[in-house]
Amino acid sequence: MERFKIDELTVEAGTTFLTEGQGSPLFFTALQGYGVRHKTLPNGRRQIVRLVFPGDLLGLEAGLTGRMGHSVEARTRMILCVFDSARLDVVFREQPDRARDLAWLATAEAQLLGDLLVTVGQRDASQRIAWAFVSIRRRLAAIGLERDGAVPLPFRQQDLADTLGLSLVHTNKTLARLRQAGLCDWTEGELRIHDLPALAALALVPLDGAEPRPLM
Amino acid sequence: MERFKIDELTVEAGTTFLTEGQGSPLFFTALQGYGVRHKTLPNGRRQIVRLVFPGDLLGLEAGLTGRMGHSVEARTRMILCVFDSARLDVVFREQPDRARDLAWLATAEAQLLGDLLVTVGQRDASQRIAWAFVSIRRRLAAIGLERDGAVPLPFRQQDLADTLGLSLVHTNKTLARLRQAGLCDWTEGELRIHDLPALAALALVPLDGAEPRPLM
DNA sequence: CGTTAGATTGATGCTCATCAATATTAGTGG
DNA sequence: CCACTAATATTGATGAGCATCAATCTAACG
Repeated sequence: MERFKIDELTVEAGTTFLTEGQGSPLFFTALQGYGVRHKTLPNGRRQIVRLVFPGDLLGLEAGLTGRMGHSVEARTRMILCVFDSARLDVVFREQPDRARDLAWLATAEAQLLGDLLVTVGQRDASQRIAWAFVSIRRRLAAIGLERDGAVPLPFRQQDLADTLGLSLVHTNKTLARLRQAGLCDWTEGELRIHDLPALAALALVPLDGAEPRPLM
Repeated sequence: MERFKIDELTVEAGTTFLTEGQGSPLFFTALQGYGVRHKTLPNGRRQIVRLVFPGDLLGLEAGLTGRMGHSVEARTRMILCVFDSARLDVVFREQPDRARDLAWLATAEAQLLGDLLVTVGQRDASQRIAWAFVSIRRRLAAIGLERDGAVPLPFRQQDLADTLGLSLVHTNKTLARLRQAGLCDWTEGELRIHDLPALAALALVPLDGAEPRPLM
């Protein structure tokens, strides 16, 4: 992929660098920093579709389908690796393995969205948050961002609420209950899970080591 | 794609022919009939991830990632076109355009899942049902299944409830309200929309002709 | 030290889940 | 041809979970 890299780009926290409904001549990889991918309804309600962590590929769908299904907004300063959407054709013609990786990525993406959909549709508030924390910890641990049992999580409570289809207030109260129960503690941009088995059980996810689902 | 077709297969209503967590040496196109794609939680709660209509591609992810993220179950008798997952490699190596189509498909799939996620996360019960009906009518109309302003919809209310993250009872009562309001009528496996603009407005979707989203 | 963004907490009530019963329809076997 | 059963749809009653409103609190910052 490196030979297709055009540039490196730094965006500040708060910047929306891909917009729902629009196309984009570029797509990106997040090298550093955190962000959110979200969709907004005409009434202003917002659904976060995925938290963006270092390593995530962003905007591929604009290259493939011509327009973004969601916006992408930086939550911290982010460093992006920039690619040229127009050169996707070359990849498909000349690099079948890479092409297949892209298809794999798109498919994995759909699976992960499905997981979130199950959560929002079928789990109650504390299960949703427990599920989110277990998933987040696993993702971040997989890219080596776990230190002393804590992972960075520089988002606002509102972001978690918008991810899980909960109100800010109820999210806050549920977080407090999980904290008081000694299960986990998300403060100052860091997530600490004190009792992973209990949290996983609450979230109704098998905790086994065999990861059946692609991580990225 | 036709040169990769292995066989044609008929499955009866109620048959699960792809299973969550398992791989599959085959993938399919639905030629006729209706089904659901769903994920199940350990506590038995079920989330339908997508209604299956004629023309839908099924099980591609098993070919690409090695395992299904959801199960697929027939709701009516279905006729399936059968393909060989192992030959996907050949497609990627020898048919870049087809390969790109597959990647496009996987991406479109993710966008559609995102739309459903927004609905489940951010819309209330009547908005969810209105949104579902508008989306369903558009999909089925696009494949020529609209007759006299009605489209076939041979599912149970429980299926719609599981799609939208609602209880069966509440779904039933909300359907009754929409019917009494003269907006739409879903009975005997047929969906009739009497007031599309009103339904679309309720669902918070722009009704314009310009379809910005892939339909399949 | 005023201002602002985010976190926290309490009060209120609506939406929706759950429980329970009945209705309807189709299919089955006596 | 008529119970009998099973599956789905319908309707009412109850209450819990969560949204919403409204303050207050904290910390960072100019």
